[in-house]
Amino acid sequence: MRYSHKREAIQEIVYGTNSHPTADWIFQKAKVKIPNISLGTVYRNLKQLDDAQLINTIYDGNIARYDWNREPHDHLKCKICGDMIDVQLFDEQIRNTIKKQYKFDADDVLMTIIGTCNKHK
Amino acid sequence: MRYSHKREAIQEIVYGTNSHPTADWIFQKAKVKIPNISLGTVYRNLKQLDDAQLINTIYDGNIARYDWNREPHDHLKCKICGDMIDVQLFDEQIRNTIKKQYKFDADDVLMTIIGTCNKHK
DNA sequence: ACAATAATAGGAATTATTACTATTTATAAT
DNA sequence: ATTATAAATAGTAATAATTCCTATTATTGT
Repeated sequence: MRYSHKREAIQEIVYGTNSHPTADWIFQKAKVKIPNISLGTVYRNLKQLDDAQLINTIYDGNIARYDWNREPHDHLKCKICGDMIDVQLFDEQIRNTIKKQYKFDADDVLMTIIGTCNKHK
Repeated sequence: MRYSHKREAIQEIVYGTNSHPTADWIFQKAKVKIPNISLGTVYRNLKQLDDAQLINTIYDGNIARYDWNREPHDHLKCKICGDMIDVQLFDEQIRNTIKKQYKFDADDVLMTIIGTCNKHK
């Protein structure tokens, strides 16, 4: 993967937030620094960064979000404000036990808890 | 919710498979019995059936799938053939413990294990 | 500096889904 | 049974997220 100024900027944006941003959010941020960047470039580079295991893609309903956090972890999703909060629900050992429990060669465990966060009470 | 012949047919299709079908798959099946049914009708009725808690909507990457199984359960997702297989990973008690573990008013726990199913070895 | 080729902008195309509107249909009241 | 009502529908347009395409630009090995 050849160096690119724009890919570096996109990676910095993802690494600079805990908000699990969407492609469009990243595009808006990127435009501030690089006015002529295009949305296609954002999508292409996010895919490359994911392929290179530098970021994670997570699916929230039917839109993609991007996460710098490559450690195994889970998400709390607030159904009111839409925020996604990182949590560590299981340690690695329990995670591996889950993987071995079925005749299934498991790579990853994706868990999301849907509910209401403490901003709304 | 007023009776409708088409909604009944759509519900029967979802209840008749374990394949977690997409809206388009359901539409194709429905057309065999009701040739003039439209895709909008399929989507509208799937939404109504979900609202009435007669079916579940699950998100697989960025497409919606529909599931007759309303019991709490999890999914194994095969990254090769795309199949989704129902599994019961935690009993209700453990599920509730997870919900109480964080300051978060939790409604639902969504878990998917990504990997390779036993058709590919 | 130059050649090879990856990366890009800008826009078209695609896919999944929702919205709109005139018509049809289920059903409740007469 | 006939009629009035509002929900359901077909068909199509619109939208949103994402991918694809092509001529141009930028990075990097020589």
